[in-house]
Amino acid sequence: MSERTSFRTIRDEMARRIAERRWLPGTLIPGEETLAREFGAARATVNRALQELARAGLLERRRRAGTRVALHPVREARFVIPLVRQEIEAKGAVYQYRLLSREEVGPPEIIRARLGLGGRATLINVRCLHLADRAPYQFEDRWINLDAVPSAREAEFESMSPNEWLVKHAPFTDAEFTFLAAAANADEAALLQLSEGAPVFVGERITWLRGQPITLVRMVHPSSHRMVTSL
Amino acid sequence: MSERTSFRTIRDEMARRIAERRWLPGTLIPGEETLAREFGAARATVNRALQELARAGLLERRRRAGTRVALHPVREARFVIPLVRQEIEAKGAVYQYRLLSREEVGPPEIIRARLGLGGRATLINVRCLHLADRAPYQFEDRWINLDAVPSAREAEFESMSPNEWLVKHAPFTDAEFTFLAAAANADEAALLQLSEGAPVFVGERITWLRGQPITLVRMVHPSSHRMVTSL
DNA sequence: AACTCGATTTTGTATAGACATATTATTGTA
DNA sequence: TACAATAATATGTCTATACAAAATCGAGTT
Repeated sequence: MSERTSFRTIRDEMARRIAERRWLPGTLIPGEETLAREFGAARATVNRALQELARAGLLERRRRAGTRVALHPVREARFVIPLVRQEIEAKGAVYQYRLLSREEVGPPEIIRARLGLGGRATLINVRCLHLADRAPYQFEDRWINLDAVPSAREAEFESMSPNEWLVKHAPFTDAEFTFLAAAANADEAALLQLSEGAPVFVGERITWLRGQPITLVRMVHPSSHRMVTSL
Repeated sequence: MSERTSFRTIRDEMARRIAERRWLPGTLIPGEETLAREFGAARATVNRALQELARAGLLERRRRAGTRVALHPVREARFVIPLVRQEIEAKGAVYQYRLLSREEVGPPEIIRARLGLGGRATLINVRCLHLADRAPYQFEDRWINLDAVPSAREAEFESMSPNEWLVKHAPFTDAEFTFLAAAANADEAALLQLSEGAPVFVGERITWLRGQPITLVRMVHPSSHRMVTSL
């Protein structure tokens, strides 16, 4: 007897009812107790199935009010954010890394503001290039907060990218990702072998360790870059 | 006897241990039984905490082998994909919708291929504009598969955007999202009040209902658009 | 009509115990 | 030694039960 009532079975069956419009958007669906009886499972099992569907945005649940099918399935897409090197190697391409510059500087006002730092903070600015099969893949422009990661002062970033170095040495608790389209400036255009003003796909990330800003990075891709996800 | 041990407490404490490097990347952490004893909780509670951290990419778990701290925290970012109207209204801006064209056509080869359709399929192409505070916000270019959604033949899309109409009338089970940067073509530039070749942020989405393609949409934003998420 | 406050209902979560399943370690065998 | 069968073990999941917490409902009050 393999077929034990799994929360997956229940989840999928309920997802099917929503997809087939047997449960219409906005309507109240039966309570956990009722569903548990219907599926012949414990309430905890049904609860797990319902919670997964709620997390996926298909259902909206509120105590006392019950569970209803989401009117506007505000579904969320999940994107995997890997290391550049892994991303490139996963495509079967040869990864190369080139350090462009590394400076210890008082940061521009704009960077300080975005990181919420005081005037006396010192940062390291690292600019480098990631290549896939010898073609420019990503230009990385990074600021590292030395107050948060003093050991970065000793890192050369000659052969290991700041990306990987930070993963190894500076854990974070919070992060903010931004994606946008922009026009390549002269610098970026030259490095990515594009013409100035060409569209580029930019990802920005700020990471914190319990409130203290660690690093801000701007990752610039040629417009051929695509960020894809399913579900 | 107030503070009952919550899986959140346990999860956060374990996340802290990882962040503080008390549990180093790659190392094996204690088993559920041990942790349960340490935290004074049931194994199921610890299990839930561990599963959440694994789902977040901080831990890797395998039966019999145990749980270890992820070497490369391939974290995933979750982006909320709302309806344009909701997105605009959430900013406190006034939403407006303008239908540009609506044609029932044999689709271009490129669209047919992307949807995996045969030669005899008929699609509706809808082009429309979403405005925020009277400024162009998103240009939507959509293809709807009439074989999958025959009732779309009757929809006028004069006052309700295909976006909302489909949410109401055509459920889906699978979706694929793509984001990229591109240069505005003449058409897009005019509609979004940009100059030709200006960078635009493009989102594409294909949805299916159990294998059958429903719709393909290309959503074009001016480059001021940002897609942001935390965690 | 508006408002307060408690009763009620529904989901949320903890627990102990049991069994399932994947995977590794070990033992036995050719 | 190589390989197959088997045992051991950590995680995965289900159950039944209990209580917690949020939100609504409704009664009673102003």
